[in-house]
Amino acid sequence: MTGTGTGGTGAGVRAADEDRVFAALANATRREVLRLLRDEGPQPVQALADHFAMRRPSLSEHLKVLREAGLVTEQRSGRRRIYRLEAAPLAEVQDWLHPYERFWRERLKGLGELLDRMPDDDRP
Amino acid sequence: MTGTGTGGTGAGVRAADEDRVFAALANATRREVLRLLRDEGPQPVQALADHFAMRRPSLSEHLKVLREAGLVTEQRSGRRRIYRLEAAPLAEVQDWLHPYERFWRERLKGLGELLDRMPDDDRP
DNA sequence: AGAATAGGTAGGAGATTCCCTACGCGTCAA
DNA sequence: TTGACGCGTAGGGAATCTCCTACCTATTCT
Repeated sequence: MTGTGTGGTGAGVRAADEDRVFAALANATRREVLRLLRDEGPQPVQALADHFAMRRPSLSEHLKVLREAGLVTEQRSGRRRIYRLEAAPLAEVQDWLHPYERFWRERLKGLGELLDRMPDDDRP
Repeated sequence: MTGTGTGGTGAGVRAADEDRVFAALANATRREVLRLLRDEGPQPVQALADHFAMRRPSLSEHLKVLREAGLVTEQRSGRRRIYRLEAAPLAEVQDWLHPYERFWRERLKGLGELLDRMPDDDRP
C-alpha cells in the first residue's frame, strides 16, 4: 500500500520508509522478534513475550515500531492478536545493499587496492 | 580483524558487531556517507562534509560510528585523513537477510497464505 | 453478570542520539 | 617560527529510545 508509487511526494516517502525499516532493525529485541516469527510462524503477543526478559508492554511498543515499518502485521483472533512476519521491506534492504556487493567481493579476491581511485587532486 | 573467529567469547562478539553495524546503518547521514564513498571513492573529511548541512565535528562523530562498526577505515595523508569504504560488514547484513528471502519471494508469488503455519493450539 | 485473560496506551525515568560551540593537536606554508 | 588548515575531542542541550508501572478496553469463561 505504501508501495513504490503512492503518488505526489514520491521519493520522499520512500526515504522515510527506508529510514523506518533501518531504524526498526537497529534493535536486537526487534530483530529477535522477526527471527521468532520467521522460525516459529505467526504468534500472539504473549508467546513472543515469553522469549524476553522484558515486560509485555515494552514488547508491545517494539511490535508497534515493527508494524509502522511494515515488517509485521497483526491479525485479530478473538482477544488475541496474531503477529505475522512481513518480509517485503527486507527486500528493500537487500536492494539497498546490492550496489555495495561488488566492493566486498573485490576485497575477498584481494583486488581492492588496484581498483581504488585516488581523490585525484594531490598526493603527499 | 574483528572477524569471525577472534577466539574466546565467540558468538557474543559477533552479536555485538552485528549490533554496531545495524546501529550505524540506522542513520540517513551515515548511509549517505557510505554511498558517497562508494560512488566517488575514498575522500578526506572536508570533501564529505561539503555534502551535508551539518557542522564538520558532527560529521566527524558519524565517521567515528562508521569506523567502530568497521564500515570505513581512515588512512592518514599529511594533515588529512582519507576515508575509505569497507564493505565487509555489509556482507554480514546480507547473511542476516538471507533466511528471510524465501518469505518475500513467497509473497510475490502469492503463495504466502498456503505456507503459513497456524500456532497449532486453537483457532476461533 | 462478573472475573479472568490478552494486549494496547499513558506517563515518566534514565540512557542514548545527534546536533552544536569551543578548543587542542598535528601538518603545511610563509 | 608563526599562522592557517584539517580534523578530532570535550562538554552541553534538546530530542528520542527503551524500559518501567499503572491503567483501560475488548473478549472469553463460569
